[in-house]
Amino acid sequence: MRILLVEDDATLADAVRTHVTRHNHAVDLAEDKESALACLAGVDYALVLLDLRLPDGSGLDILKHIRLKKQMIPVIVLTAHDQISDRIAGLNAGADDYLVKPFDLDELEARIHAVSRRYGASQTPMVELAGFEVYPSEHRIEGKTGERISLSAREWAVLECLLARRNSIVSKSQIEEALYAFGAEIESNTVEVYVSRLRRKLGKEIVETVRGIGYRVAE
Amino acid sequence: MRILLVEDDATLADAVRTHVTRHNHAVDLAEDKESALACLAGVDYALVLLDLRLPDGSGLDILKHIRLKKQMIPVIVLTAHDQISDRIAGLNAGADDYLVKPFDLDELEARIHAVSRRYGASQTPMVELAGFEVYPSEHRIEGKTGERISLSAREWAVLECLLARRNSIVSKSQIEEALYAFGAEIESNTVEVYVSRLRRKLGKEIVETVRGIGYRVAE
DNA sequence: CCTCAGCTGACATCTACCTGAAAAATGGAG
DNA sequence: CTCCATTTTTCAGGTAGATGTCAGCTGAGG
Repeated sequence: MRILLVEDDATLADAVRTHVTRHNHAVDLAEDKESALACLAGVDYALVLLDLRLPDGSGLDILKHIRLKKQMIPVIVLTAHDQISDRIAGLNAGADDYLVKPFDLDELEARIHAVSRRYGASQTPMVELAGFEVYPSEHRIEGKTGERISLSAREWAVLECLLARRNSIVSKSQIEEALYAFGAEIESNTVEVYVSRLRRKLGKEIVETVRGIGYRVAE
Repeated sequence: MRILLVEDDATLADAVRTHVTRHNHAVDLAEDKESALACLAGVDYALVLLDLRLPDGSGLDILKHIRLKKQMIPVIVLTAHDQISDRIAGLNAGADDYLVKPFDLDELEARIHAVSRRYGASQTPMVELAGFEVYPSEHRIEGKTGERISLSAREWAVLECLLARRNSIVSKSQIEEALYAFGAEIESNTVEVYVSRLRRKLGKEIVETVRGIGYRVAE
């Protein structure tokens, strides 16, 4: 399992690296935002350990970048004890978990385990959907004839949310929560708009409307 | 959503209970291992909040018991700040998340939401009704030949109300109360109308009229 | 035969939902 | 930084379906 560690404190980074390496993970170290983004672009990591306080700007940018690209990488945020706002910001921006420094290295390992297991369970190689082939892990969807269909980040998010609860109805508010993790109030018919766009791209029958309740993806 | 809270500290338990109740969850409180196991045996909980440090032995046993029974109940562990080893043990034993005391009650609510959503739609109990298959959790009803029948929100509400008190007679006023939560006076024969609509969609024999008393759903 | 609780078709709203387009925000290139 | 392309959000008009009401009908029970 390949892990990206984003941390500017050399001492801590070293300790984490050796400990995590001992548990059979490969660790790449990035000390600033730039090299972190470079690593993320080039390598397919299974998990990211992210210090939000970096010298060249908030590590929050990195987290946002990952979530914007809709990479399904679990992210664990590392924050100092007094930076509660960071913790909240991290969770809001889509972090999967956080650890408060100084943390116990065994706990770090346990969390890595828990978080990646959480992701692993939901990872499906390919899903068939109304004649389309959906590859969630690669953010790719193809039609019967093999043509690729490109979806924007939000469109993907909605589709994934619907697929996650196949054959049950997903309410608009559930979709909203999936789109805008905590905070970030939305006050328009955004969900409807994205359902509409999905239907335009993938066909009307892809999503069924259950009036007054929500939506359900096709069988 | 029914939650089991396992916590021996009365003050904390009370605070959690009132806060969580306010968010429309039903909360049962167990103060020791014994009563916790008794509750788990008798009731089908949607989530468990578990304090690992109980007077009569580690709450870890409870967690292990749940996982051993292969019950798919999400478990959130509550630990004191200095009990790091508990947290690790909890995560390893299959806890879905943990919170460090003292925790923010809003954060608790957020985590409850996140964890239970991760578990997604719980099991799907199917009810048979006069040749139809009714899936209440999915808002879905199918005929013998597998054809789907679509019901509007109100129609569902009436059907659910009748099914909830199967083999006893449900009065019109009971149905009204179920449809129009408090206030919202109704001035016409709405219930009759919806029974009529149900009959048209599902067949006359689906609901039996008990003149002067109310309705009874078919066997 | 009469009465009255219940049934049901019709209809006038009302509301949820759809969708095209404009406005705002975002990200990347030059 | 500025400009352009794309995505995201908002808005408004239109539509189909859901809802509540009523009036006339039906049939059970006296």
